[in-house]
Amino acid sequence: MFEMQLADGSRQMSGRDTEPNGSDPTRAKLIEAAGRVFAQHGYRASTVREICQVAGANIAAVNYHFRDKLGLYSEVLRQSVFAAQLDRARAALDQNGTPEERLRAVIRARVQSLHGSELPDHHSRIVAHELAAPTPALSQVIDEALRPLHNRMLQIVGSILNLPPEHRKTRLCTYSIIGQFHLYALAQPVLVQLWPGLKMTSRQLDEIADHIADFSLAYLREIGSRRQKPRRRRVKART
Amino acid sequence: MFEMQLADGSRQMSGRDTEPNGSDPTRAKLIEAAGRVFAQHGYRASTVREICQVAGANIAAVNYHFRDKLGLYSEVLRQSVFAAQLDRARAALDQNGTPEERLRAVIRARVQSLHGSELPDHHSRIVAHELAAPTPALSQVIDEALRPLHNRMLQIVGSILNLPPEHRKTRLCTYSIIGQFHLYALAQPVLVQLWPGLKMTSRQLDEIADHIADFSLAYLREIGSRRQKPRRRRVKART
DNA sequence: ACAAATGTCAAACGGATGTTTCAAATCTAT
DNA sequence: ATAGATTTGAAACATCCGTTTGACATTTGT
Repeated sequence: MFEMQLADGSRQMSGRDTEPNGSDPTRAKLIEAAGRVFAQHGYRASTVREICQVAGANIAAVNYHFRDKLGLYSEVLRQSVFAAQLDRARAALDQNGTPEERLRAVIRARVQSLHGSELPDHHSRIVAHELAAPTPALSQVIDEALRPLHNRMLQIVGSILNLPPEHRKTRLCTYSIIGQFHLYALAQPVLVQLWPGLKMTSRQLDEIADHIADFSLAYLREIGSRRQKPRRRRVKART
Repeated sequence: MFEMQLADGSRQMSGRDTEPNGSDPTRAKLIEAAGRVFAQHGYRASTVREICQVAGANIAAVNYHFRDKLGLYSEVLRQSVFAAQLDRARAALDQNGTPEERLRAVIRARVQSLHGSELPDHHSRIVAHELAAPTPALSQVIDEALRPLHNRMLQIVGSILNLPPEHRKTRLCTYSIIGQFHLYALAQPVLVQLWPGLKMTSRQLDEIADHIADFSLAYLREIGSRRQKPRRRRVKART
């Protein structure tokens, strides 16, 4: 039952864990197993018995290391959302370059995170379950992990549009961009069945990312350049 | 684990009694209530007790009219997907007018289906659950309900792009459009928390639909007009 | 070395779940 | 109206759920 050693070479990221947690094998194994099970069935449909069986741990381990099932799920959700995809996106947003270059970089980072490098796409599937049936943990994750990234993206899109980040148009455009690459993460099985030629290879993902950037920049540039000439135009920035 | 047999082994009322009676057949009430409950919690997390309570029926009614919980779910999924907003989208696609007008109409139909002020949005939420945890029933629904609509949309987008419907660019653009309004259907709670000013009123949904159309048409027109000048059409349509 | 703290284990608890049972109620046709 | 089929009802069934318990094993501090 122990053939399931940690596949990823890296240690568990000890985030802001207040407990002395140098090496806690069963705790880490529980998180890893729970990530797989929760991604497959969602929170409610997943059972702690299956998680513990996958992790090779006792049933009481969940209630010992975490408070209860929801505590384990919160930890998994936090680690999933904070994981690779967002780090890359954050790096892309912080790099130097024109706003257009940075936007293109963050789109590529998010698209490549679908199948790019690491662990199976636990993150996307867990998020998909959260969107379908939100749990109390979602709200906190949004504020802690998603909102900072989202604000940076609003800033970049606003700078291309020549509009403040809080402007309605800026927000709508940002959602238009996010919606495009999130479709590939959330509706992947449907897209593949509708378009069997859609293999999620790294090369095709690059093509997709470039398309999304071109598709979006067509409108952003149009509005941005139109607003650059001091034509009479109202800046009604209702948030 | 999820053997979904669509064979209807449930009992049926005798032949000619199935006409719209207008009364309260418990079977219809069960489907209506189940649509609401399944949309809220998903298949696994929904309980037949809650469904029957909402429907005002006895617990045994589910196993009598449908074979079991899964039989009820299959019926709900089928009716839910084939119903409501897809009819509108289909009507919008079939209407007369320029391709751009028809594209704008279908976008508005899909966006307005989110909340409007009418029937609850069973369809999107059930689909969201299906995307998070696909069942064998999803595949059939894609082919029967989604693909015809999708093909019509490919045709319209292709005609604006001046490209064949099967072209890669046409498919990518269509997915870009679909992704935009599907984000509002799938990620609604996240969007609202990130942008508290986003109330899904009918007026705001119109604004969103117009934005998505403008956002998309900027690129479609650019490519379409660019391809119209050089008359050579290279039809490299790798599907 | 030893006692306290920490982690693991099998078993069981109360409750919720889908499903079944079978009697009573309702409808249908003669 | 009566016999038969159809539909409903309350209760119980077996199983699974998350969680708790208390004994046992292991690590840690002194």
